[in-house]
Amino acid sequence: MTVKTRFAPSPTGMLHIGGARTALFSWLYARHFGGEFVLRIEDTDKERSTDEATQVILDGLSWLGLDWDGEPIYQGARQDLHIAAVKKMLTHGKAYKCYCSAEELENMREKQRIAGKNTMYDGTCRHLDPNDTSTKDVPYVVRFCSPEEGETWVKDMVLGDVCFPNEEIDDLIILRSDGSPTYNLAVVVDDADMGITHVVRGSDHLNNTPRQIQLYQALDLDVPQFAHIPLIHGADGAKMSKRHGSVAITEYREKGYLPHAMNNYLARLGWSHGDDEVFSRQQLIEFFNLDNVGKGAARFDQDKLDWLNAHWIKSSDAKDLVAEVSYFLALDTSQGPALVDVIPTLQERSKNLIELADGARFFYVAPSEYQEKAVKKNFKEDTWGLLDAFIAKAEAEVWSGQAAHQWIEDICTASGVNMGKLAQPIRILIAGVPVSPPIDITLALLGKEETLTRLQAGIKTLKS
RNA sequence: GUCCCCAUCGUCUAGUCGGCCUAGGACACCGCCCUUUCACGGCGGCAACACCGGUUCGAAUCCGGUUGGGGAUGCCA
Repeated sequence: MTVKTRFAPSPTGMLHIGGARTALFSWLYARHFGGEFVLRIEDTDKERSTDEATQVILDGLSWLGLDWDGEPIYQGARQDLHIAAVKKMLTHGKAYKCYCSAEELENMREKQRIAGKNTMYDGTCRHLDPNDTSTKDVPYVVRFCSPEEGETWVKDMVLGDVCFPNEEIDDLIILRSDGSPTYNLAVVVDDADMGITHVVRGSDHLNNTPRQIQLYQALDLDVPQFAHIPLIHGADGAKMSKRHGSVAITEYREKGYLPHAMNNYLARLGWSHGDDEVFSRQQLIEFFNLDNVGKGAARFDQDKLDWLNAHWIKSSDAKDLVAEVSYFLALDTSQGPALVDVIPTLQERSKNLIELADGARFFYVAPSEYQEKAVKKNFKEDTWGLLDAFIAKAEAEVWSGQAAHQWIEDICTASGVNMGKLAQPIRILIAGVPVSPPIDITLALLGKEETLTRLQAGIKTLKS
């Protein structure tokens, strides 16, 4: 049997970290077995679904490289199928019309709460005579006839076997009074119809599962394998949801994260492969399985994500970073050194692409001001003489980064001071701040002309 | 309230049918080294089996209970 998984988000909120990880696990499972991974947008809640949220789902998954097979499927377009299933159950006596109003239901629940009982539908309409015409003009919903006795077992690939007493499960609504199908019915019909073999989803769906299993059985459909993966909690320990503490996954792209760093981080949140922390995309696909997914919820840890991002930035080919960096740089770089040459000097000192772009900026824009604190610390009485000596050397000799480094060393040695006494002032004058890649590399990239121009302009400014 | 799930360092986790665990790795944190800056890197340190019973020669690993956390309880998905 070929594995077929799906990711079925509802576009009622932004796709966040938790949803992205569910998608990743589902995708990895399918790819690991060479199966299929499909995307199904569950837009049956027309009130809350938005095109914007749908777009974030599509963009987010694309950004992460979680490619889905075929076109995305919109659940709303499959209503006929769902309604047909409801009709079938109705005619087979596996569902019934319920005329209870929202108020009646609320009163019923209130009483149950006070009595300390499980709040569930009491089955008032379950035994009504279907031929009774007195209810003809009253709006109704359709409820599923849930078994009243026995138990329903969920065989979960992550959690193991979980038992639900049937008496705890009430008759759920499968068709709303406006004639639209509800979630539990739609998922079952769609998963079965699409041939989904493994349903990988968040464990917040575990409680729905016994109901869905009953629905599969009532419709005489094959029950898929289930894998409920633990939720991701926010820093406060509570569920991270579209309504609580979540950040749209696309935000991470704007914050300078690499999609693969994101995948690597998300994969390790709940899943492990021995002591390994760093995985390439291929390794993820090769090693991933549901057996090594833990049962406990995990917390989102920004520091570790940052560390992985830094790691993958360091490990990237500079040419693969050019487009992204230039996006964050938002500058015309044609007059300065090639970005592809600048990037390698910054890779090991950037934990995200914004930092990298910020570090590259001075190569293209001369400083308009000099960090006060740095100037105060690095410019002393003898600094001017050292700088003059350096400029004189630069004007007289053949320029190269290596040569410049040598001049600095020679000048400092001759004056009996360490290299920082001259290298730091130069850095501040050309970059505006006391931080840059190694001085020889920086100067080589910046070039003789630009370096001397900035040095002289800076000296003039600081002396006045 | 009721049902369901979970429980190893601050965080992510290793621990696969009990002994090799005086509990390993990673992030973070703290030292030291490297170093012209910022970083990278290297070395070292701090730090956990929630609690109580039981089974066993032996339990982080099995069983029961307690506590704690989470999820669900919708004509949302």
